[in-house]
Amino acid sequence: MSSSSRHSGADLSAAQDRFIAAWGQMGSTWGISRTMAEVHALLYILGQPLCTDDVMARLKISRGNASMSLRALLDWGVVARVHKRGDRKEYFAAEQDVWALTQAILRERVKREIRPVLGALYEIRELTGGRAPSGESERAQRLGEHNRRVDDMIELVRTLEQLSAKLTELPPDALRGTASALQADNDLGEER
Amino acid sequence: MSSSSRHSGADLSAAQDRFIAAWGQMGSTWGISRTMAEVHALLYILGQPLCTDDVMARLKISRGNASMSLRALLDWGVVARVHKRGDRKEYFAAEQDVWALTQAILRERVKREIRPVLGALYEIRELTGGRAPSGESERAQRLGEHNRRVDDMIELVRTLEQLSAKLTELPPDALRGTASALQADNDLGEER
DNA sequence: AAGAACTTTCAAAATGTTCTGAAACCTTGT
DNA sequence: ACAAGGTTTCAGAACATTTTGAAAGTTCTT
Repeated sequence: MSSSSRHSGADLSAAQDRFIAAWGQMGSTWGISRTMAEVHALLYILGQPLCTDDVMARLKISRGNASMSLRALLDWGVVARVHKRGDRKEYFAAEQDVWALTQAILRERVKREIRPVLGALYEIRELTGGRAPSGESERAQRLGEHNRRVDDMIELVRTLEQLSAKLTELPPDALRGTASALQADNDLGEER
Repeated sequence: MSSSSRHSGADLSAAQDRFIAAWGQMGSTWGISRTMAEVHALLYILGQPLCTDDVMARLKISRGNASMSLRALLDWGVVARVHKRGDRKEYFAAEQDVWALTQAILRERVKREIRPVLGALYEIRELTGGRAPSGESERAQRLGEHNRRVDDMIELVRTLEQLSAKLTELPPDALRGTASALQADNDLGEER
């Protein structure tokens, strides 16, 4: 019995649907709307460009929703426009390299979430002065501790930002290398 | 003019409020409810244990909400119960080490989000067979590509999980070290 | 420049999430 | 065992997000 004969044509389609559902679920626990994640999953798992109508039909969503989701995915840089000769429709294709994908997502999340928070933290820090308080009064004491806490948080967020910057600047291949190293390292650890 | 004299008592309180608001904002872009993030921010920035009524009063939220949020924070392991002698109330204190905090959050998110997705991906992978298809037909071809995509995604998610495991197992001090190294490295890069 | 093909926008409706407040439930001291 | 003090639960209200579908906008072709 050949390996492929064990699977009917329905299997592929079913697997695609499950993949889309799983990815949609995942997305919704991350600030990405379920539909947007599903559209991305669809484009990724099919591996071929689709037009708005294809997406609408397969996911059973409205034209407006499909349009919005595709546009957002373009903004995130995880989906690209594709033009087909002799066809006026626009087609959309998902990034197929999962590491490049991860970098794009990371980059976007840093830009949207880390940066603004860091800005707010700096402003907050300035409210209570740039230097350690001089006095030894209880109030000076408390002010000092407060500033220490804000500074700690700033350091943390800055570090996360820098870590992300490092990761997003690396070529995707480098990340793949890191991944295997991590993998090997971990396997070793478990055998001990 | 001394440094501390430039700041009235109102400054500290205002800075605390702004910190709480910023943290709440941040939390809501991450699947954590705004109130839960605010309660955490309050306990962190005050640096002293508070009881349910204190939290209700300062954040102007209902008893039910305060109770739910505190319980969730306990589940996440970022807030601890504190008992005061001669007082029957329970008090709650936030983890003050921001690295330990980060580890707790990472651990919990992996448990809640990465694990289930990985499980789903394995199931999906099994729908289309454990081995590469033998034939060269178009269908076999497509099945092969589909499996490659699912496998890529599995590898990615596994790597993320392992990376997180590494980070959460390290003592917080080690992370602090990594952070400074990253910092120095980056500063160097910018001066070049 | 008119028409056809396609895309984007937007206000209203559907859906989903969070919050409240009162009642039920524990737990401890007398 | 009761009462006082404290915590949790939960159904409904308030709030926020997402989706729809139709209208307006854009761009290409003839």
